[in-house]
Amino acid sequence: MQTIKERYFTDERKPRKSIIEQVSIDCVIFGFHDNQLKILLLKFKGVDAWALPGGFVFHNESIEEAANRILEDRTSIRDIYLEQFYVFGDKNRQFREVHEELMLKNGILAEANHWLFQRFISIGFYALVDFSKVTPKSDDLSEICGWYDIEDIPSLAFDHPKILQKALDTLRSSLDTKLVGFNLLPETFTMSELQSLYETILGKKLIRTNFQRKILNLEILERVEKKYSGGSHKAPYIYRLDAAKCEAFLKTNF
Amino acid sequence: MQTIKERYFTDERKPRKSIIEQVSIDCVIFGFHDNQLKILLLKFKGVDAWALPGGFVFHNESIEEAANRILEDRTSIRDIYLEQFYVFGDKNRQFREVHEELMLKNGILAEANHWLFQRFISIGFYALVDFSKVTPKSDDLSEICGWYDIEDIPSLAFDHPKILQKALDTLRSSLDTKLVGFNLLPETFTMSELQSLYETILGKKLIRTNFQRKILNLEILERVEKKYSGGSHKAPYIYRLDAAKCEAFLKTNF
DNA sequence: TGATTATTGTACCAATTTGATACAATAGTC
DNA sequence: GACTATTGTATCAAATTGGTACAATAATCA
Repeated sequence: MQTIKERYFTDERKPRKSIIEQVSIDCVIFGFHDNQLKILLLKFKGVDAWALPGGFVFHNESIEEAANRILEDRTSIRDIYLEQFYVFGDKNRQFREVHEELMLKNGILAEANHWLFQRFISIGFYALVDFSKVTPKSDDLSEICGWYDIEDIPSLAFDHPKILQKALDTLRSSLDTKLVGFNLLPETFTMSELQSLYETILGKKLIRTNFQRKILNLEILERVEKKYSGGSHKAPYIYRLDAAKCEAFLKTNF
Repeated sequence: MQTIKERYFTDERKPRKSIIEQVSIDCVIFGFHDNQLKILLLKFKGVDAWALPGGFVFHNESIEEAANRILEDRTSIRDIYLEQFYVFGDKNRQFREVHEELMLKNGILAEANHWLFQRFISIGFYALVDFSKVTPKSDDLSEICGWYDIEDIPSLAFDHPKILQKALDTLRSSLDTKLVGFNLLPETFTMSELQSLYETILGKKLIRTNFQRKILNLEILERVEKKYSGGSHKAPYIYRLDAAKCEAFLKTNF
């Protein structure tokens, strides 16, 4: 198989025929661990810059297929539902310097008009994954592919800070309407884990008892068993999303 | 100035250097008149097909600038706020037959691999305008540029029915959160005009008294005077959006 | 001129939802 | 067995929403 490096940096004036020019896709992948919201970032080889997993669209694939393929190419994460959230189309959206440095560090001397130096329109996709279910792997362009705490993000290249911010805004506003938060948790979870997730995403404290009432009233959860934490207090119930009820809920409410 | 026909149909295998390949923009423009929600459509010359005003992005403009320029090029409507709502990126999103017929009727014999026959990714933008404030004019490709009742749309070319539907969904869901409905009305309006607008967009009846209470409680309206309709009943008040209050509302609530 | 009619503005009550507090029931520790 | 921290649920007040009632017009018409 062709490496990412071969695919993107090959010193041609045009991208490979199979790629749509001047359109890119960037993926914001959210995870949740240790009561912290995380995002998945790649660190470029030899350069002190991190970036969202991104890539380009082939002629023979939809943008949704492209987003999935790109995510797998670059992080080896596959089969997750990605949703588009915004298009970043500033006229000066080009990143010659970063790409030049990056190619140099990868042993490639770019022509002055390499196709990667063009202005790009980037379609942002985001996804929420169960942190414990995926094991991201870096590709041949990157030396790290890992989770970073949303409160403590390393310096991002390109306009990726802006893309991340917009993804966060989208996540916040679709938390209630799309039951999107549950995707960040393991299959089973306690109510306080769920609450802590909501609090982290919304960036504010919620009143425990009211949160519990609200969630239980949605009637989408199934109570499984008790969880003995070892702590000196009452054991919480463990819950699981009831797929059928959940589907019914989404159907009737939206 | 270059006509749209020259710009798009000129028989070259590549689009003019100034255009980004395989990316288009389509605009869904909503208006409100006679208690009906309308959208702005173009009818192609000599072909029984209507379409949303659309076009392509120049290298030296942002997609927002492009959307505005395209709208003005094709309908002569200018200076309105367009917002992106979705990207249509199916892999088979290409429309050879329609384009061929269209070009034929415009006296152009297209090469087999004309650039317009490629697969396109289209970015959807939408806007709401005060029906009375704009006078759409058709361009050189179209013989009609006019308003069509949302309940009675002529046969749309391409995948424009899908784009329209998605725009409608977006409009519905952002009606309350963004006070977006007021853009469809003249500067001053009565409460029943506003209610009828909401009812049309949401596709359901609302209870008059509760609607009135809800809107007045937003505290974004200013009561101007009375409107004597000539009808044999109490005259309604005329309202106007209070820009300052409105801004304050949006700031504190979202 | 006064009854009639349609529509509008507002008050009001009941039902529901939300905010906030209280408290009983644990599962441990000491 | 007292003590502690946490969880599940009940409860009450406050705010919001659904729905009805009614008074106040601005005409028309007898």
